[in-house]
Amino acid sequence: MTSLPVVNQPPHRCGALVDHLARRLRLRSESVLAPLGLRPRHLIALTVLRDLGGSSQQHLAKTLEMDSTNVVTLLNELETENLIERRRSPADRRRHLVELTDVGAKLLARAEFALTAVEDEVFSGLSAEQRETLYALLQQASSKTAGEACRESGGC
Amino acid sequence: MTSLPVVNQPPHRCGALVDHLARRLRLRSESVLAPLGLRPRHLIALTVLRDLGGSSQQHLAKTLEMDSTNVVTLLNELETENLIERRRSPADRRRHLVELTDVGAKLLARAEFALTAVEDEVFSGLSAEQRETLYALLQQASSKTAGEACRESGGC
DNA sequence: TAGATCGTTGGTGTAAGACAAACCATTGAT
DNA sequence: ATCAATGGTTTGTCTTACACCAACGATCTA
Repeated sequence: MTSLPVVNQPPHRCGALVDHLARRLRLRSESVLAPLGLRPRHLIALTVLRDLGGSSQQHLAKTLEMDSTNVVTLLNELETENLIERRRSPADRRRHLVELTDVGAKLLARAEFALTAVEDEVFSGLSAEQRETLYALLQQASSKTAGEACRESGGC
Repeated sequence: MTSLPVVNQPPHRCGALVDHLARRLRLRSESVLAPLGLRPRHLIALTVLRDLGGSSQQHLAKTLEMDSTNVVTLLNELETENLIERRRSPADRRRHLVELTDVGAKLLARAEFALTAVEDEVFSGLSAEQRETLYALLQQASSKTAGEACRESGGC
């Protein structure tokens, strides 16, 4: 057997790196988000909701991979702040369709703007172009899996 | 003022995306890591130690952005399993130099191998090449900031 | 010698989040 | 019409990861 090309080295694992970066981002985000009355988990939920353009709660739970009872309390918090809206699905009145309100969308935008400095700092090792690439990859990775959660729950 | 090119759209924020992906990875990793006696935080610490090739504890605390007292307990856990080693710095005998042991390096390698399936699943939306790009970007982002922590603490 | 620094121990408090049980409204199948 | 299954909700318990504080010994530096 002739020796193979460069291939056989162990593939790189992103897990720990992602975790590590997430921590750095989260720590800084907390203080920036606090004045807006948000916590990191709120931001994740709002972001996912925006990207999904609305969702049933069960679908949301699957996407966030959170226990559904905890999703309820998370959404309660967001709803009392008028950031999201629960409407009954006309097709199946047991379902709640969750959507961003205008207030929620605007607050999310403000939050993201406020996070500029944080990301500039944490991603200071990357050029603007590299950051854009990173964003695209992350988006692609998470929307793929979101799509699967979607199919599973028959949602969307 | 003539209108500017494509530029002025709000830049994308990776924070929530990173957080979200980190969660997905962490949830799955826990069950894979458990049989090896590891938790996600252990993996992060081991990974950072490998990438740094050893470090003082204070420097490690800065890199991980963890409270130093919590770093102590984390290292205690790793040390009782013989995964890391604390040696006194000859230059400053107050300092502990922390390094991976052979056992630790091997376990880390085994852990990463065991995580293959997890990453394959979570990153199923990306091609092998894209995953490699992602890894490179993450590595670059986190090593840059690690370098800053290093300078701050006069370490390395 | 005095004061700062590194690591360590022990203790407290908070928040995320998993999990379980019981409930209502609604659906869909028989 | 009945009954099981489903989506959401409430409540309550338990664990874990942390941050934070105070005090200490060893060591370095001035």
